[in-house]
Amino acid sequence: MVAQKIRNMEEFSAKCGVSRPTVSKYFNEPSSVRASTRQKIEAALEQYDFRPNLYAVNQNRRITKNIGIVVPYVADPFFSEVARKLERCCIEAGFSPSTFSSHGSPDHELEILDILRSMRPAGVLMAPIGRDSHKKKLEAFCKEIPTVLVDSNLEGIGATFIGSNNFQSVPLMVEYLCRTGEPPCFFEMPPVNPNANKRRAAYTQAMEELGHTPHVIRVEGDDWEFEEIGYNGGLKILEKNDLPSRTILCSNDRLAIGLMAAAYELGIKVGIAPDCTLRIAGHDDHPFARYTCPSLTTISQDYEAITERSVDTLVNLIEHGRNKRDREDTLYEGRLIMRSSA
Amino acid sequence: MVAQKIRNMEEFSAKCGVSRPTVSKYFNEPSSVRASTRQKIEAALEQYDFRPNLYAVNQNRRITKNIGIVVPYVADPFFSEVARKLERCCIEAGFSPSTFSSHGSPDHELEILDILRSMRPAGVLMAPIGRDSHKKKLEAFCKEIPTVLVDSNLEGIGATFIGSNNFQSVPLMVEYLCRTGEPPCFFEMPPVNPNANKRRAAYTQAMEELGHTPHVIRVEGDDWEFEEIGYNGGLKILEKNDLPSRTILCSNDRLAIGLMAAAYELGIKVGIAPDCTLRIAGHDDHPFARYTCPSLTTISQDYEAITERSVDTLVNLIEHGRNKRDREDTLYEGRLIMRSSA
DNA sequence: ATTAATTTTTAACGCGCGTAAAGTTTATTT
DNA sequence: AAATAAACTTTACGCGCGTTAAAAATTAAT
Repeated sequence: MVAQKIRNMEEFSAKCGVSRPTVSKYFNEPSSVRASTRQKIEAALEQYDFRPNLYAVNQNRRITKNIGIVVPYVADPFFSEVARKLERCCIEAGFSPSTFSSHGSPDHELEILDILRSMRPAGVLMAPIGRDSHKKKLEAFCKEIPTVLVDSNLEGIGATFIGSNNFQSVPLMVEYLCRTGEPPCFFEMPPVNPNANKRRAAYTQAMEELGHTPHVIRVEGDDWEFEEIGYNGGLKILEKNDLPSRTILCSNDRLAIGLMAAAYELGIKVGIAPDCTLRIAGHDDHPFARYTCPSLTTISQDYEAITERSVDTLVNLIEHGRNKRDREDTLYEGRLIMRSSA
Repeated sequence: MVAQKIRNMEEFSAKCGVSRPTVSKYFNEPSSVRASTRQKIEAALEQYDFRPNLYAVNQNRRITKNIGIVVPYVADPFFSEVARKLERCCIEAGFSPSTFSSHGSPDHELEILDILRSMRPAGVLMAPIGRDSHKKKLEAFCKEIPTVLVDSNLEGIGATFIGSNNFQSVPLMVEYLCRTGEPPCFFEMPPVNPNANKRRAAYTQAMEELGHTPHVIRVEGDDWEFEEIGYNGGLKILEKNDLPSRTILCSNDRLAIGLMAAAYELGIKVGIAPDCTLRIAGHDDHPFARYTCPSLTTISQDYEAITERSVDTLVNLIEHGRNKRDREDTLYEGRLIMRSSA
């Protein structure tokens, strides 16, 4: 690597012995230039490390190579994992991802849309907050920029939706819990997104099909501190001691983690061991679900498949345009992860 | 809001009844134009929502308003919290943060530096991976772009370092543990960054000053799956049952969470209750430490202070240039969080 | 060797905005 | 009211690159 700094593509192309437009073509798509000139350029690249000015490139390209990634709350390990995997897929597909977290606030979600607009991304992967999202503005955004919804579906918004099938995963869990003990009640908080609603509905349906009466317990809370909500709500319902069932299926793992903490504090032993008086199950296979005490029985979402498929779909959309007719949503099935809490 | 689309600042300035250079000045610093013209512009802004083209702006400004944020592993809730707070501070200070995660890989950390370079940021807030970071390249980067190191210090690299004082926090915990029971042994994994080394050293020193013999237990593992490392290592050492102490101070909370899971699985009761045979303490006050079973006694780092101070320092550096002489690192003190695990 | 097809070069324009210089208007001071 | 300062307008250039069209060079095919 030579010390001399290259200021711009003009200078660099001189070092290559190739004209600037050709070098420009190369950076757009290396395979679009003849092998011999590609070699010249790459040889120079070894010597002078030059990178085209990001801003100049993006200003002039019709569409950029940027992909926006929006998750509702990056401090939630589920979403930080999702974001991480999405990023990786984007890079592999030759795009530059930029990740944003709505921090659980619909207003912030809107602000992110504005930031995204100013980035003129080729496409957006969006896990919307859900419940409180400003639907109309979101819809307008999706019409402007190719957007794939991930994890949480908003009917009719975005080009497609890719997530998991709550109507498969929840019954799977309900059946398991019924087969191995008392039929579960359902522990939830005010739903933050459609998944929460679907899970409750799927629970109710599954219970009825098995000939049991569904019981839904809802506790208060309206932010993204799910553990806290599960804990405080858990303390209340466990202290009253009039649970409809000693098996509790939680709407998600974080809620379950809070509930388990409450049970522990009240001296209630959780698990499937003989001396336990409460079974708790979750949903999502949160990265820490393996390390709760007891380890959490839950449903594992197929992260890998969801994220890969999302990026694939978006890239297709970007490169071949949208097929208006087929907003065929993809739903992946969850796997039952049997551990020791239920 | 009027339907008509504004294409560029020229068009927009016409709508304002103000010249383009003045509008440009306004977007740079609203207070730099007369109140009356500011009103004109803002009135037009209400009607036509126009935003200057991001790429054109950044291409032409001497320095951008971007700040790069780099954390070693965003799926680690500690760092996702840190990233979140850093972002917020940057925005409040009028900058545009972009967050990157090294995903625990030094090579990826280097790639991020390249991406950052091409963004020409005004400054960078960096929590380096530590142990395996390519120090020389990092150093070169810091000389190019004003960089403040956060959380994990690399001697002599960056403009300043801001983090917590392990030599205050660890002794605080050691003293507490000694006062309330058996002196602790120290549970660690191969150190991923200087903090880990400092914590061990601080532990040893504190124990000796109190007249006790320090015992360090190191378990294997070299990635960022700390819970798994704590769990697997924990199973091994707990099964052998020749612990130097029934009180274990862990190098960090995630390790402690893994260790607690191992103890639970082996039927070892953890906590300060009379029937418990093992005490476990952590360090960092991980967002979930409150919800472990039992809840985790730990050291709380002053996130808020660290992040605010980091951004303040960087903004100062950006606006007033660097004072070469005073690389005066800032260390915040940790607070002892007494819960029920130790 | 001639022709056709492909690739590269040359030359030039435009993207949207920052910025600077010179001249003009507006506000402030005495 | 005149003098001065401050803010604004006009004009113009440049940033670094994408992109295009026409001309030139290279390669492949006949």
